[in-house]
Amino acid sequence: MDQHSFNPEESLGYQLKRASRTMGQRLRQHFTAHDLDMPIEHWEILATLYGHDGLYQRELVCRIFKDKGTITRAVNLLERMNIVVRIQDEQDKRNKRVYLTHKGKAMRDQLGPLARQTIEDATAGIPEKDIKTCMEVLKKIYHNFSK
Amino acid sequence: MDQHSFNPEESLGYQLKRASRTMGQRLRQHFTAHDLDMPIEHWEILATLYGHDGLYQRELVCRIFKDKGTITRAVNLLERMNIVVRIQDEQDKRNKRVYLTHKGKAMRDQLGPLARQTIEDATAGIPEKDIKTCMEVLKKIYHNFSK
DNA sequence: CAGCGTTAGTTGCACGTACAACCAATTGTA
DNA sequence: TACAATTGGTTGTACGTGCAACTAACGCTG
Repeated sequence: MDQHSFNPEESLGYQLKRASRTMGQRLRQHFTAHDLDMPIEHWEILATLYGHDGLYQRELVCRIFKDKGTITRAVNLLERMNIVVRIQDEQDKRNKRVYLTHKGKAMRDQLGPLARQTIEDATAGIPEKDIKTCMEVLKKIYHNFSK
Repeated sequence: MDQHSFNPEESLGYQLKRASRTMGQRLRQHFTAHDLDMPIEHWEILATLYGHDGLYQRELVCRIFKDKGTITRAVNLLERMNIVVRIQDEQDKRNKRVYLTHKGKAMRDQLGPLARQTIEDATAGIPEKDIKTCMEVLKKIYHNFSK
């Protein structure tokens, strides 16, 4: 690709961002359509905790790839809504674990299916094999950058 | 995938967002490493204009998939920095075209190679064929949602 | 133990973001 | 022509975001 034929809309970066953004928008729509006040930013944290409840806050930071200040504030909000609780570690008082409350766990039955539905909508009509390849490439891209 | 085996970090949405985010972060690093004060948000607009100079502002909105208010503010900043100019349409005074200035065009020689380099870094060691498949899937995902 | 560096988390700040309300110009329709 | 509906763009607001400065707790080394 030379200097002059550069077409940003055919670039990997553009495609990536576009797909990611529209998928997030659609998930948000699904939530609000079901009267769930659940911004994507909160969902990212909840989904991570559904996989591993009781993570240290710093682990949330590396899994979600946002600034630690951003995570602090998001957890503040979720805590205020009684969806998660922070528990300070006894051995090392710098650490704080984040746990789902009963309410937080219960929300999984509502949120999970909508998330799965969104992924199904996204991948409709795309061969399973291609999805797999795509996911592998996405992982590889991430790993290429994290070294 | 049933309710209990749900692993968010293996989900398409997670992979997408992670790859997109880390790629943006790396591009930003490349810019700052070359003493370029160019946030990704501005680069998105510039890159779009490098493909099609003189787009209507509303066309920038649909190509970049952000809110029109967000685009208004971003173009304000670029205009203040003498990188683009807004020109009102004579026939239909609601429309405004956005043009690159001489300075804006000149920046392409610096920014373009860094963007290409970032994509090369991202795709290092990945077979060309798989990249192609991935791009096709990303496009399809977008189109699945835009209907 | 004292002091230095490191780490987890919080906070201040500037700016990006979506959403909604708004304004001005245009179009459609009676 | 008059008036409603639509469209492109701007602005207000609330909140997300990265960065940097900060605090508290821990570990290391003298």
